[in-house]
Amino acid sequence: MSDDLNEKKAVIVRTAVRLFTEKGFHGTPTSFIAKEAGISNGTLFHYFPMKEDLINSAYAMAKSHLAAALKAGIDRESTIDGKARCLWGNLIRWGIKNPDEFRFIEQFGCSPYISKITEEETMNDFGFLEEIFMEGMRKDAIKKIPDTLVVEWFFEANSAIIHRIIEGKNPEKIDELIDVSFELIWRGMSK
Amino acid sequence: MSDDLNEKKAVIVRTAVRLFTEKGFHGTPTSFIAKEAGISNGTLFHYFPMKEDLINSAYAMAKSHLAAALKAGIDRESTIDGKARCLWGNLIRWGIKNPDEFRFIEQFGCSPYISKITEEETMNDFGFLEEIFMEGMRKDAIKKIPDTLVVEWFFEANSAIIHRIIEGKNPEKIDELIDVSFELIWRGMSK
Amino acid sequence: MSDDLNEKKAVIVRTAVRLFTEKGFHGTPTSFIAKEAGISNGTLFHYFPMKEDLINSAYAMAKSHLAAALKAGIDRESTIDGKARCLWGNLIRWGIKNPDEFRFIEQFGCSPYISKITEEETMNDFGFLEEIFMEGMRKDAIKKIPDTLVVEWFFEANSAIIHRIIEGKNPEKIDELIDVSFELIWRGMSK
Amino acid sequence: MSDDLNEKKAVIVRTAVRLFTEKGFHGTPTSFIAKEAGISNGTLFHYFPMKEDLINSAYAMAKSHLAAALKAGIDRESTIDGKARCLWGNLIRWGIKNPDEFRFIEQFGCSPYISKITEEETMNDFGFLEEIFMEGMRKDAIKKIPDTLVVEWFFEANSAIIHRIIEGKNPEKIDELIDVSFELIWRGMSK
DNA sequence: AATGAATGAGCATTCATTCAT
DNA sequence: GATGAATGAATGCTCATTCAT
Repeated sequence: MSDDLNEKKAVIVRTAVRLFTEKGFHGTPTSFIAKEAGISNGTLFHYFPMKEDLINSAYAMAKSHLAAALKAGIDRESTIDGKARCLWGNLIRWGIKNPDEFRFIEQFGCSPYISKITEEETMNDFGFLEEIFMEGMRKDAIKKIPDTLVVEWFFEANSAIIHRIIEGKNPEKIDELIDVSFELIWRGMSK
Repeated sequence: MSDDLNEKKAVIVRTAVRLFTEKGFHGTPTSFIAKEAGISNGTLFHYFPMKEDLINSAYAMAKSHLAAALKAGIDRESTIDGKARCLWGNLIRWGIKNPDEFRFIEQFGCSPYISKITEEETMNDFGFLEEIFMEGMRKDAIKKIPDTLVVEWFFEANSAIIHRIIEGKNPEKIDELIDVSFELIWRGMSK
Repeated sequence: MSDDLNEKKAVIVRTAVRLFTEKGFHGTPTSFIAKEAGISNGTLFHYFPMKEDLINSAYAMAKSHLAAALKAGIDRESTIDGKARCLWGNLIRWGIKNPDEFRFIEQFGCSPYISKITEEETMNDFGFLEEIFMEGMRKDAIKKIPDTLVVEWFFEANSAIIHRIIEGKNPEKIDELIDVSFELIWRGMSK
Repeated sequence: MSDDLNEKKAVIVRTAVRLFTEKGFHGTPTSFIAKEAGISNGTLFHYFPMKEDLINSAYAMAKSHLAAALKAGIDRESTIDGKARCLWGNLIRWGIKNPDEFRFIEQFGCSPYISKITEEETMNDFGFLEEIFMEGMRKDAIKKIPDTLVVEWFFEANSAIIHRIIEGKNPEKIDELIDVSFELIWRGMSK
């Protein structure tokens, strides 16, 4: 029962992610989300009393999916270089498989509709990233770059690659592109 | 007279850039744009018969400002390395000075409200960029990277820096940050 | 429940008939129709998504009321003369009792807002009229007059009478006026 | 100069007649009338300070044209029968030649936008009609029909014919239709 | 819990009218 | 006189939200 409930909420949120990404927050009526999710207008407000609740839930969901994908297969014993390469590939492959969530995070990461609380909660999932890069700096494997810049740099560059693939510019040769681009970013960052 | 007219249109567009960036397209009522621009609601529609016309004009304006800023001080005789360094700095400094236009381009570059025509028209201004990087590849100064990826890569990385500064993370030390980051990107890209 | 729903739609349509007749289609704001019908503006659009839907529904309703009124008491066995006299009286009495619907049909019968579909659907109800007059011609009781002209002639003349009474020129003596006018039209048409 | 002025006003009024007829009063923006008349928006308001002035002028013009057309060729010495036949033909031919003005009068004859004053002024032109029919009744050539009904009856029947022709149902055979229809109406009315 | 009718504030857009040039 | 930019009230329509069933 609780599962059904959660599943119903999940369907709504998934639908919202897709539609917000396609048409924007104000461009997507709640009635349309309800219709696409196969429920009634009233039911949507039963689960999410305000439209903003929806976008916050959507954001939290997408971010936690992203965090889980990033962590996959990271070997604690591996070198910094190995970890970074793994992250780089994880991120690109996740973005390609989940373009709606990827774009959603990009678009709404700075949105005023995402509450501070949601923002902070989701941040917790990403602490491990900073640790990895800090460790790299300590071990002199990565250049000393002002505190959080490393992470942002890594992610923005990564996004450039995902965009290309999502927009269909290099649909084949994905693995090759992952490797080539990793060399690009890594040669710049590493010592 | 013609100047007054153009100036009035310009005021409206500038206001729209700011508000669209802050609140989004659907989140910004035309009535609010008019009020902020100091004109009546009817006048706005006198100049821009549809709300979409406004966003297209805004996009065209921002892009042409950007193009002009990029070109400034590029020395034809300079090396690729010199040109790239100049572009890098131009871009960051322009973004910092014009955060509204910078964010506007980021947000609405992929927007369905920007018409194909506007998109194409604005693209013409940026041809010189590809030429610079192509020349770099021909002269073996830059790695051979799939066609347009170089430009996107360069820009996305640049954006990461602008974001930091706009969001106030490294407000001082801007020139230092420009240099440091250029090394990061360029060591990766150059041979 | 279904009755309530239909009743609500009916109230709206009746109100629209009256107001469109008084002030015209463009002269009647939907907000005013809603207020007069005792509902909110939004509710009106819940039932009639476009203003044009309202006028089409109104037209269909008025026409079907008219058709029903016309048929009342027509005796299949009666002579042409008897049938025509009955129609003549039915029409005038209906027009007097339902001046809003009568005027509405007159004003909007040729309106561009009435869709072809509505026009065709309502026409089906009036087939029996042509049959009556055609039968009259076959039986040599009515002059041979170019096809549909008979019906139009009969109706336009009838309207002249209704107008007089509605506008208060001969409020008493209605039955007398019906008889007198029938002689006028019938002596011209019949052989 | 005065002629130019009158001609300019006349152009505006003629344009208004056409557009009001096609799209209705509220359906025709003054700006559109101005454009079609080849003048600026402001100029229209110079000549007709309010939109209602335009419709009143248009009504007065159309009615005076109609009155003039009706009178043409009426022989004072002719019999009632001859005069009626002449009127009947004059009216139909005028309606066919000036469908815009004809429809305009039909549509706006009962409009609330036509002021009492305009209505009364135009009425003066039509006094001769009543005289003709009254004379007919006195001479026992026409049935005694309640006062003004005769005129209305005559006109409404006439309109039925004009409509048919304007709408293209009997485009040829116009003279024949005039004769046939006159017999229809006259046999009913005359003694 | 689920539905969908009802609400009314809000928005893009239109248009009669004014007025500076 | 002529122009057309400027105005702002008004209008068709949308949509988040409520609530009776």
